[in-house]
This record gives sequence, structure tokens and C-alpha cells, in this order.
Amino acid sequence: MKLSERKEKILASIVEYYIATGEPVGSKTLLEHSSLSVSSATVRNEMAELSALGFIEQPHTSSGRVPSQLGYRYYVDNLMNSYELPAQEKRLIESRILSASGEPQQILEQAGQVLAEITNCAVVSTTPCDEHAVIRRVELVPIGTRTAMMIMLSSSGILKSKVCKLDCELSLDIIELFYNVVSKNFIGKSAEEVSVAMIQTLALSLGSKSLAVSPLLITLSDLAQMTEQTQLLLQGQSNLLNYTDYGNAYEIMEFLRRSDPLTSFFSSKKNANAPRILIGKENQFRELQDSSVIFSNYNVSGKESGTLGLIGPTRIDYARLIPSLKYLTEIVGNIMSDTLED
Amino acid sequence: MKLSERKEKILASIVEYYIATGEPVGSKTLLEHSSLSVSSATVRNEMAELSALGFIEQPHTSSGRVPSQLGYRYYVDNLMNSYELPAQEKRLIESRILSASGEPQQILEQAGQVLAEITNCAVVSTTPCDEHAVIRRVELVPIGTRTAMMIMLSSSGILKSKVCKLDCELSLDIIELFYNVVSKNFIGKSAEEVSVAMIQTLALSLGSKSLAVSPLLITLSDLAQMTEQTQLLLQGQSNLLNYTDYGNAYEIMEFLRRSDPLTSFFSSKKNANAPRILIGKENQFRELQDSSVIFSNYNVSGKESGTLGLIGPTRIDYARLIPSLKYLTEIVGNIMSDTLED
DNA sequence: AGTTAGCACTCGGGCAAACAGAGTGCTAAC
DNA sequence: GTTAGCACTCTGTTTGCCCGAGTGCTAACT
Repeated sequence: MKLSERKEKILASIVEYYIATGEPVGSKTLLEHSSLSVSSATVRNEMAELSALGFIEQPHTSSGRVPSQLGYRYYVDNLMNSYELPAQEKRLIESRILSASGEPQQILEQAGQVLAEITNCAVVSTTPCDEHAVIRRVELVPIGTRTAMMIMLSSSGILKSKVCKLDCELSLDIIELFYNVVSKNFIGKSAEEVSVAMIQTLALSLGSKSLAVSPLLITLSDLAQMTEQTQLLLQGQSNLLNYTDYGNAYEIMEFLRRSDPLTSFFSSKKNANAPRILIGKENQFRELQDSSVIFSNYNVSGKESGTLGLIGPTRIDYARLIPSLKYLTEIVGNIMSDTLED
Repeated sequence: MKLSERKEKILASIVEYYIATGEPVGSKTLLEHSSLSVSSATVRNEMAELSALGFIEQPHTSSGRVPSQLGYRYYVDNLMNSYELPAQEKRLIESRILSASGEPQQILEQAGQVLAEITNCAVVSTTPCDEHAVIRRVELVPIGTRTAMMIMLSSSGILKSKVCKLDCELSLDIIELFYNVVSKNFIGKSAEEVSVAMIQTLALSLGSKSLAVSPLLITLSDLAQMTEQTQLLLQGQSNLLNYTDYGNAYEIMEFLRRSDPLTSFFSSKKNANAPRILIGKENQFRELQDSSVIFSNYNVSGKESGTLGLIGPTRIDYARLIPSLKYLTEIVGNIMSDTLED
């Protein structure tokens, strides 16, 4: 549906004024804050039609208008002029992120913090996940006579470690055997390929040494699982309190804590290089249906690997925040790619 | 100050009833919920005296009484009968924590989650910090021709890693040189000893190889810093919404985000093997003065290393939560010690 | 046909008055 | 020292009221 130019102007004014102030906007206030040169009565007529079309609604019979979900959608799709991020702000963001060390988790943490500050929204991000990631390197660092720390590095740059306790002494030949087994059977394999069954048959084939090596193999498989799992990072939760009521804020927090639904949602929404915007009920999660969710993927080495997302009110400042989010995902992707690149 | 037995009974009843219900308790309700066999008038008289002494107070002139800070303090110090955690709950806690892998961070995370669930409080915990910790092991894992991941393990079991980019190719002899330098100059040293100055003089002494090795040394010193820093872990923040108002919840969240004050506060309060309880204004942080803070240290290998803490309302259920917290710190300490032990 | 002025109408927010209920402190008797 | 009784106080809630903002409609105007 295409609105007349004047209706579009009015809708844009309503959306922008409401986003800026949070106050429902009446015909008079609208005139004061727009360049329209018609009377308030005309505006009222137009508003009545916009109401009928479902683009705006009234909190109560005699209050100003507020954009409806559909109104925001129309605004985002047709009216919003996405402005370019000023170079100064770009540099500010960049400098804060570059200070983080090279680990994905830390880069995300830093990026999330910056994002939470500049957007005043809750920030969710997922650690990079590359379905085609393979085990790149495994190291075993003895830290006692029968304990060792195993470290796994995946091709997507994820580093995980876990302590492994053995039933017997960790002798040099066991270590050597382990490394042999690893390089023959695990390096270059993806996490899914490291199944329990595979570990078991492998352990059996080792014969007498099996007893000593199998705890190591189990740890290895644990690590493979951990590497594959995307984690959800939450930041700026306090910002939720700025826009929702008590109960909803609590619900959202609890929802975010059960990170699984969002994680799988994000990972199902790849193949989009532009930020996605879900306004109100456009998302499937009851707890978030009074909020808007904006999320965008970051690319590591050209592949979409993780997501940065914002959760804010439906009257979130789309025009300002979308470019910020977009820029941040770019930066995050670049830095992570840098780390991996030779 | 020692109260009469009857006053103690009345105070205990008030505290317990108020903790249980959140309702101010009047003379009549008190009688219904205690074993006293006197009339309400007598209770009123006693209450008036308790009021005068400052142990209880009235929200408004004609409402029931509520324990004052002093009242809670007296209760905690003299009246509370700390009950033993039922074996069943112990086992439940244990099973959930044992499922965590061996890294301190993950153990804490798991423990924090359990704690948040059973207490309905916000949980803060600090990663283990041993001032006498020394660098135990450094590993350099090449992940590209000019990038490597450096991994540092401290004697207190902390594992940190950072990616390091070199200006030139990471040749075998550079790696060897690096390991030599490390084992000669860093292993067994504490983080404080790894100063920038020390790195610089060391780099100079390497002559022509300095250029190649110094990025590695800088990364090493970064890692040493990271190892030394205690991190603050936050969980169950949503529980804050259950007891404070909006503004205060926001303030507490922001306060917790600026983790430094609490971290240094906790680390200054070691040398106590029992849980500590700070009621209301007994703590020094304005944001927390409407709350109670209960915290307890966990010991790794016999040394106090980190803290688990609860933040909740002043009407928190002291009698129930203190044993839970205590048990959890014991468990956490034990598991972490296990990991380190040979 | 589109625009405008004018007007009656509606509804929420704020404010005061009225009210019910819980709990107190005090007094006088036991 | 304890108790019964009673007047008093204070809060939270409900009710009614008014004010203001904003609407929709009608009739006139261009």
C-alpha cells in the first residue's frame, strides 16, 4: 500500500515526534513540529484516515495518536532516511573496540558494551559459530602428575579449554599417543563428527592404552561440543528498565537468561547482510512482543558467523540506531577476521 | 545490649513474620503466629519499648511494626537459629555444580546460577585471586604464519589466552627463543613482577631478535595483567526486580556493572571463614543501602581466593540463605582445589 | 472537491472528600 | 505486671468532580 505524499509526511512526523518525546501527538503539536502548511482540521482528517488504515492508533479516545506496529513498519520501510554515521562517532567506536584483546568473546563483550551505551538498549550477541568449522589444533598442557589442561582451537578462532583428570599418571608416551590419535582422527574434523560412538570405537582400538587415553578423549569430545555451541552474551540489561514496566522487564530478563530460544532464532536467520528489524509482534517471542528487536550478522572471513542484536522499545530510534548497529557488526567482523587471517 | 527473654521472643517473631510475608506485623497478628500466652496489650507495651530502643519501627503511625536495621542485626547475632542444610538439598546443589567443567569461571557460573535460583537474590562472585599466584606455564600456539595464540596458566589455576600478531614470520627459532626467555625470566614470577620496564630491558637485551620477540613479550605482560585481575560475575539480576523499586534496581544494576568497587571491597574483606552479613547501611555503597549483602569466601587449596555474594532485600531470609551460601562456597572451593591438586 | 473554522463531546489525570480497616497508645480495672 | 476497652491516627481506596487536550463532525469557504 502506498500512501499519499501528505499522509506520508504526517505519518513520518508522528513517528519521529513520538520516538523523540514518547508523547502521543495531536493535530496541533504535529503542525508545530512539521513543515506542513495546512490547518489542524485537515491534519485531523488525514489522521482519521491513517487511523482507519491502521497506521496509527489512539491510547484513549481523546488523546493524540501513536504509531501502530504497521505505522512503524511503513516508516522503517519507506520513510526513514538512514543517515550515515558521523566519522567522529565511527572513530570513537573503533577506538573502544580495538582496545579489546584478540579473543572473540572479549571483542564481543567490548562491542556489546559500546552498543549498550550508545543505544540505551539491551544488547544480545552470539559468539561466532561456523557450521563448517573444524578442529584446528589441540594442545595438552600438564598441570599436575595426573591432571592436564586440554585446549582446543577451532578454525573459526574459538578457543576452549577444559581440565582433565586421569586415573593414572600422565606419562610422556601417553601424551605422545594422544597427540598421534588426535592428529590422525580429529584435526580437520568438525564437531559433529566427533560423536560418542566414534570416541568409543577409537578407545577400543587402542587396546591396553585405552584406559589411560580415554579420559582424554572424553574431554576432547566435550571440548568439541563446547566449541560448536554458540553462547549468548547479554549486556545493558538495566536499559530494559528505562522503557518497559516492571513485569515485562522481569519477563524479558528471564527470557534472555534461557538463552536457547534466541540463540537458535538468530542462527536460523542468517543470509542477510543488512540489519533486520522486528517490530512488536513481528517476532515470535511473547516476552518481546512489546519491544522491537534489531539484529545484524557479522561476517568472519566472509562467512556469517554471529549476531549482534538490540532489544528496545517499539519507539526505538530506528534511524539512528540501525546505522550504529550496522557499523558495529562490520567492525566486529573485521577485527575477528583480522585475527584469523595469516 | 541484652533484651529480656520475652522481648527477644517478640523481636524474633516480628523479624520472622516480616521476612516471611513482607507485611508489617501488629500486636494481634504477632500473637497468632507465636507461642506467647499474653494479651495483645502486653505485646503492645513490649513493642513500644522495642520501638524506643530502636529495634523495630513503624512505617506509619498506625501500622504494624517492621524490624529496623538494628533489629535485624540483633536477630542475626543472637536469635537466629541457623539450621543445617538438609542432605537432599546438599546433594541437589552438588550434582548441579559437578556438571560444570573444570575451569574456575565455569564452576563459578554454575554455582552462581544455582545460588540465584535457590535464594532469589542477585548473585555476585569473584574469580579466584591469589596474590601470591605465579606464572606456571606459558604456551604459544601458532595459528597462522604471523599470528599465534598465547596461553598462560597461573599457579592458582587461572587460564588466559590472547592472540598475538607479529610483524614478521613466526619462525621456529623465534618460538624457541621465546620459550627460553619465558622459562628463564617469567615462570615462577608473580604478575606484579612482570612490569613494563622489565619487558623493555629484556627486549633490549635480545639485540637483533628483539623486534620479533617483543610483540610476544607485550602480549605476555598483558596476559599477566589479565591473570591478576579478578573478574566480577553477575547473575540473577532479574531477582532485583522482585524486591526493590524501579529506580533502585536500576541503580544497583549500574553499580554492579561498574564492577570495580565491589571487587576491591570483597578482596579487602578476606580472613573470615564465616559468611559476612551487611544489613542496609552497614555497607558503604549508597546504592546498596536499602539491601542486605551476604558474602563468603571460598578457599582454593587452603587459601582464600574468591568470594560468593548475595544481594537481596534487608528482609532477606537470613536463617535459610546463610547456610546455603556457606555450603556453596565450600563446594566451590573443594572443586577448584581438586582441579589443582596433583 | 478539498480545506478550514467552530463546536460539542469524550476521556484520562489530578484533586479533594469520604470511608473502612488496621493498629496504636492510654487509662482504668484486675 | 497484665489485661480489657476505647478513642485516635493514619493509609489506601473509592467516589465524584473539574480541567485540559484532543477528537470528530458540520457547515461554510475557496
